[in-house]
Amino acid sequence: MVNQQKDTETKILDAAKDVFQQKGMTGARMQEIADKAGINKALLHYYYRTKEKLFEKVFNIAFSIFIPKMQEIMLSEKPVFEKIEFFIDNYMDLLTKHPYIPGFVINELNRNPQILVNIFEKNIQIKENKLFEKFDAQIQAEVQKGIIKPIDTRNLMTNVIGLIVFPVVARPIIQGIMFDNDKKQYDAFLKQRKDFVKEFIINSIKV
Amino acid sequence: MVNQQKDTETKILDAAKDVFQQKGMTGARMQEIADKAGINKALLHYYYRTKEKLFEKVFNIAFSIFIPKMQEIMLSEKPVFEKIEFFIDNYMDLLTKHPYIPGFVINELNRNPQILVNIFEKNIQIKENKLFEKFDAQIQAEVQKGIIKPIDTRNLMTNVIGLIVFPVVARPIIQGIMFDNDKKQYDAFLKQRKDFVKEFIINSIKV
DNA sequence: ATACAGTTTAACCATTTGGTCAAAATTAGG
DNA sequence: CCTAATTTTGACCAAATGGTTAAACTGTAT
Repeated sequence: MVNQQKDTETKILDAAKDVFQQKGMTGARMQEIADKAGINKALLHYYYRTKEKLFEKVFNIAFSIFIPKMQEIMLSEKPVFEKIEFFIDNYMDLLTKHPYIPGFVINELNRNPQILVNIFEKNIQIKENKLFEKFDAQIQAEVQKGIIKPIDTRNLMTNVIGLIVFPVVARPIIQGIMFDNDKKQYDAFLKQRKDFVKEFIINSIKV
Repeated sequence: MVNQQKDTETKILDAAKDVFQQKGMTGARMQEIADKAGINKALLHYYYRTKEKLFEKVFNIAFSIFIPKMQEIMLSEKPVFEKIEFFIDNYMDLLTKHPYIPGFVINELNRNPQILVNIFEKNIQIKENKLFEKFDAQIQAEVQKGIIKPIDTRNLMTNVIGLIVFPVVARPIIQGIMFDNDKKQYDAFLKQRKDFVKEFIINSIKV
């Protein structure tokens, strides 16, 4: 029955996503995934032959969630300031929905950087798009026009992404040290950071 | 022989540090640590009773490496701009020496946030010092004096630390996407970032 | 009804893994 | 030297873990 199949596969992926993202590849247990999906452990291996294959699927899905929007925004026709503001808005919202993905991706990539190569092979689009080159050209053009200060594009991108991602990835430590481990307070902190980060970046690069 | 003992303990801790920081608590294997230390696995349990205890030791040492300098700088008598520049210089240097620690700490803290509580209990100094309150007072005083723009201290601290730590933690992905996986180029990138980040932050908050 | 393909399960298996233990080796002290 | 304490090791163990298999179940088409 094709409907039941789809349903089982989805249940597995949902459960796998939870467990892998919380415990990582090495900490995840196939039994726990099966339990959380409400199925027999053998069924996991029926749909995804090995732990590695299941992990790969979960990782690719997680990784993909953050790519399309980035391409859309960076390749749009907006001026740089608008792009940055749009980027911050969209990604902070996305992070609210998927707060575990960045830590998960970063951690697994540190464990095995090779994963990235596989992703590039399967999704040439990312590299082939010349995403960086086009954005860089726009930045330098606006520098030339005197709209923004001279700046290295890679440094700017690292800053924008870092200021967005870091407080989510390092949440336990920042929340623990600066917010007395108050979850609600930290959620509010993340929310107000949207405008703060926008201003912080624009302030720094505007002429 | 008390000297041999010290030596064995050091060899164990060195090996454990390498393995734990690269593979994490769940990915590390006691056998691998023993091999790397050049000793029998049973000897690990002779010195540190369990994997958990050994991990705890390694984690605490790693965590401690980044604390003293932070306290020293933040509680010093310099004006804010100088503190920030000093902070960036010192921590980027520290990160060059210990590039794996932040990812390790962040990852393990995501796995088990409880670890922080234990650290606070054993090292009350960190919380008791009113480190944050004092720094906040200085910031707001300089805001009042018109030296820096009005700014929330927690946001500022998050930015400073994030801009320093993020490119190290997310190295595999940034290096892979923006630097064609060229290690040397990325090392150069990190080096030149020191001054870039300083300028970026000062630019943004100066009146 | 029957046969057939796809799905699900319980029971198993081999290996890995953290941990133990008793004996051997080494060291320190009288 | 000899003895007692400390350190180190090889052999071993029980539990956990990823993975397999054969049988049972389910829905469907003939």
